[in-house]
Amino acid sequence: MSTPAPGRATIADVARHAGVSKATVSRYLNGRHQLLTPDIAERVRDAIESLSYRPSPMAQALKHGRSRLIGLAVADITNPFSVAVLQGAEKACQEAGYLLVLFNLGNKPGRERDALQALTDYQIDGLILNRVDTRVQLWQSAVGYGKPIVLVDRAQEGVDADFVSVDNAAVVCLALEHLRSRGWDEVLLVSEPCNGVSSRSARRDTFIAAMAQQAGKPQGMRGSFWESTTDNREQLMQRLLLLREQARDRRPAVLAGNAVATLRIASAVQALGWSLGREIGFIGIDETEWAGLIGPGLSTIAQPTDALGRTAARCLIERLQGWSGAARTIELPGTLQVRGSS
Amino acid sequence: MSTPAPGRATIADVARHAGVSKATVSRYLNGRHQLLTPDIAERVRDAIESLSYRPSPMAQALKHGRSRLIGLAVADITNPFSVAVLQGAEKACQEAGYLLVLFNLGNKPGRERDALQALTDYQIDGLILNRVDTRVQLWQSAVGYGKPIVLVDRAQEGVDADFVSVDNAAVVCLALEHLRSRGWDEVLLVSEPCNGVSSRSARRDTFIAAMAQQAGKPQGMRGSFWESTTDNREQLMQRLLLLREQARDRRPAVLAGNAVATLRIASAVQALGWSLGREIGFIGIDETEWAGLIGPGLSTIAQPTDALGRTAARCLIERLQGWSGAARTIELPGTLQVRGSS
DNA sequence: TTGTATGCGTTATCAT
DNA sequence: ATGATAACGCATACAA
Repeated sequence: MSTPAPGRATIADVARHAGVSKATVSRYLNGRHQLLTPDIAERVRDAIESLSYRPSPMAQALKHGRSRLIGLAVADITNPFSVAVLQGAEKACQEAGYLLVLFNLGNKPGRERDALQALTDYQIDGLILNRVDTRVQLWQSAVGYGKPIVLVDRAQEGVDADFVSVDNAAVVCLALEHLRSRGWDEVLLVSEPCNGVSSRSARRDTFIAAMAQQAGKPQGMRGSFWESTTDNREQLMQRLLLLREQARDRRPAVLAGNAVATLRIASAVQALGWSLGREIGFIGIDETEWAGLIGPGLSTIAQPTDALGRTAARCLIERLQGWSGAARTIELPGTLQVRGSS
Repeated sequence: MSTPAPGRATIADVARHAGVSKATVSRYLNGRHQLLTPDIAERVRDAIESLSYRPSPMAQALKHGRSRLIGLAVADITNPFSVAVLQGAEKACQEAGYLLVLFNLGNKPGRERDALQALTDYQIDGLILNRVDTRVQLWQSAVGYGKPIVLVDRAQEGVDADFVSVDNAAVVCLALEHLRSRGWDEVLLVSEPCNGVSSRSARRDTFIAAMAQQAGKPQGMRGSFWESTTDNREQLMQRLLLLREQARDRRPAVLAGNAVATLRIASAVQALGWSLGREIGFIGIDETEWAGLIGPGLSTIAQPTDALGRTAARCLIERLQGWSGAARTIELPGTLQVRGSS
């Protein structure tokens, strides 16, 4: 029970091998090459080389509290958006020499506390957090212990943390302008339940505001909002039928709030025997690899997922490296991808 | 630079608070409750409670070499299959009190060595590994240092490690039997390049063997094989045209080796203006959330992804808990999902 | 049954 | 410029 990593050289081995003290080796490793006699430096370098020594992050962590581990807590790993962000974050971490510890919250608010707890136990340096429900209080251990946190996609009021997200207002406007330009003027926004998820409510709110503004205009669009859940597929179909009836001389279209909603809508439309872009127009937030293959192709607004992940990681790493400015809000633009459905 | 986690209680704090020694607290924590005087035990419990003390996994790791961290190195996080497996693994780890450290190899064999290196540096207890290329030698540091490894989806000859995967032979047979039963008798297997990926070659080999066997029969099927890459989309279309011509009085179908191939095939078929299940039959390995929404619905064979991840994690955890039997090979069955395309 | 002392691999604070 | 030594938080061999 004594040799944690059998065969692994320690700093003491290197010191002995080079005929110097541990302190010297440590200094060499910490970039103070210049302050060492060239002769000694060389001997240390050789010893490190020939023993293929690598410092133990664990021991370092114990010593000065920095583990070079970054935590990523994601609301639901099932969601392609989460994975896309994860991808970008992992890349940035890797580049900066950090390891990524993953925690899936499975959409259960209760798990959030456990996750943060576990992460602080491990002396994780900082956190990229995709909150499950921004209404419940952010568990204070992490931020309380002074670990930096950056929020992704879902903002949290009253928390002093960086926030990176797509520009939801712009995304919704982009979608609506596109629909209008193509003559779709009766639009239904289908979203997953807002339930304190800030990105969803942001999209809903700007949608409603935009529609209110349209109400004044001569050829203005008309809009309505609908929350879709796992088990109200039937009602969604009803809602679509209704939308088409109410449209009268208007052209009905649906705007999906995210990829999950897109899936549900596509499924309902299929069940109705309709074709997207024909009986009903469509555009969805979130680009996917399969968007082009459904029906006539699904128009989408792509989130810059990779950039979101990278940016989040970079923000965090900046702070870990000592930068301490005020909390930033970074909003990246989405990109319109026009296909047959609109 | 002294307080790693300001405000966090240490075992010494608990000891002081309870008026006992650190050793006693440590014993209490390590399940030796019974050997303690009830009185003392209670005082320790109270102290832990009121200080909300939690042991530091880092310090423990440094002491006895076990970090309660499990590494997951995945060939390509972009692949939905990887993510699905990841999901299962994360769940199992979470349940067993392990944290998951993620490493994306991005399909670059070179990164594999870096990943294993990083993981051993961190004294990660064990590894779930989805190799990029099983032809190149498995970097020995991890296995050499006695860390257990379990291989997922991609086997490695000559390595003493557990291996968990879907039963590829059975999956291919299942697909072929289904196609035959529906009268599709000229089938093309479209796969990503095998390139030393054992699961792909396994599928190809059993396909070829099955076809060879069919060659003898009266109403036997006929088969061919094609490797699809990112940039031979044109050729794929040619190949499909050719397939249909050659079929003559036969009914042509294509079998996708995985979800990536499915995407490429669907795209090519769309570009040809064909409809799956009409001009050409289709079944694909890997179930996806969008399979039902493309054309008439894509028939698939679902891999038990969640079980694969969980099983892999469980195997690893078993070994971490001391079990040391011979290396196991666990093959789970796939499930046929029939839709319109076949 | 409990306490004391030592070491895990580092880094930092003293001396030298 | 370099070396001895004391922590970091925990677990254990040994002593009591």
